[in-house]
Amino acid sequence: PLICSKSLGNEGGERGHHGDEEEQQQGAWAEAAGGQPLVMPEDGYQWKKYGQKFIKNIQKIRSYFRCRDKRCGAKKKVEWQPGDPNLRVVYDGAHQHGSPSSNGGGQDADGAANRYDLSTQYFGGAGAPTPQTQ
DNA sequence: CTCTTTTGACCCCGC
DNA sequence: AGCGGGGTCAAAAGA
Repeated sequence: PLICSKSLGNEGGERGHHGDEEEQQQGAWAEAAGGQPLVMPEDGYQWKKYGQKFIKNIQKIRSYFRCRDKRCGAKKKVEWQPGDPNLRVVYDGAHQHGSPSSNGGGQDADGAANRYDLSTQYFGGAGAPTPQTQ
């Protein structure tokens, strides 16, 4: 039962090859969600995906996002189970330029960005997969 | 041309 | 100190 030694064995190497091309990222997400209309939890900030890995320890896909601003030490981790519409978002660090609103980039209003804290919040309903839209 | 996203490899941290 | 797993970075393609 040797599963991994490097790169866990599957990583993101699993490409979508079921014949249909996805136009946007959401399509790929639906693939991992089992066809569920997963949406990216827009928190008001812009994030840049810098990595994705399947955590075999918990059997979940984890995506790593970072703030687009270099002066921003804030990081975001999103993990979801293959076949589950709900995902968990973990915020790490804090923004140094503030403006979590969909303003257009954020000028200067630090402090408000720290509202995310370092807690793990569930989207879609933690332990209660009962979205009003479905 | 620049920015963003995707995948594999490598490095670092924790045990 | 070594191994395992997680996390990060880098290169290429697409928009």
